[in-house]
Amino acid sequence: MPELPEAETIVRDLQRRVTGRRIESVKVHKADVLSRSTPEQFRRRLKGRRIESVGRRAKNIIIRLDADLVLVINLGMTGRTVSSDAVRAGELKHVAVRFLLDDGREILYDDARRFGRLELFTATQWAERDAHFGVEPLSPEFTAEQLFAGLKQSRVPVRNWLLDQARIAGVGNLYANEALYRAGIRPSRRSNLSTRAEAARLRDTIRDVLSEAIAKRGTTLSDYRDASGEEGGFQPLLQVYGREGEPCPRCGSTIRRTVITNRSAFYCPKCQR
DNA sequence: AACGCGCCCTGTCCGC
DNA sequence: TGCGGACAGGGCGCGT
Repeated sequence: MPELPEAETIVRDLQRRVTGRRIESVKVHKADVLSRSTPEQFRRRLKGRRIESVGRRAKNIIIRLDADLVLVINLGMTGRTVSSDAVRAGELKHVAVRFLLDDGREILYDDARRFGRLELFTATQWAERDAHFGVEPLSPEFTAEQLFAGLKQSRVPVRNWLLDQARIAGVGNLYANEALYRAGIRPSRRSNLSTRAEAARLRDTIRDVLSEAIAKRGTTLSDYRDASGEEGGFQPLLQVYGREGEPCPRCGSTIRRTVITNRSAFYCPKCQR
């Protein structure tokens, strides 16, 4: 995405901007972003609902409504969820869904590639789905020992392991690469070959890089915007992602790019073994 | 049953 | 200037 820090930034904006508002009506312009629902069903179930809270699970934005409804937004690669009062007219070129609020503003869902999905659940249905996601990396439940135990059980490249949302919720390719760089672990390394000390370092670097990215309001490579339409500020702090051919900040070696199961991985050949 | 792969779709950039 | 190919932060369904 939009990975965990970007979703979290949007959630914090939305909490402030739309909690307590009522959805007066919904317009669906691109039906293929709706998951398991026709535009008619989607509109009907949301009309008149009050926004009780906004939260995050993995890379998903969780909007809890009255009448036992939960609206879940996954931004895919290019999804944006913004408040209409924060964007200039014409700035959004691919608006897929608009939610008109009772104060006259709109929540706009815009998505150039339409990989994102909006899905409505009952609270019970969402609880079931929620249980399929792995541990939240910023929660106290995410421990070095648990990470080590998980890594031991798999032979996939550790970069791939980190991308599995059922193992760790919210880490995507960008932050996986950054965390592995900081931990000194090569992305291609088989997960089960990590030592206990490496797992402990990786646990810390995952938390550090996600926390720092949240503090900077996310990373904008091209499409990402927060709910106010602003770009993130973490991109100058990326140490390897997108920096093929540049010197390693630590040792000066040339950063390499390689492809692991159809996705780029960036690493320093000297600092990461 | 864990894992890799292809695919969904559009925009942008780069080399020729 | 145009064109083809590679590439992009994600996730699902399928086959092995």
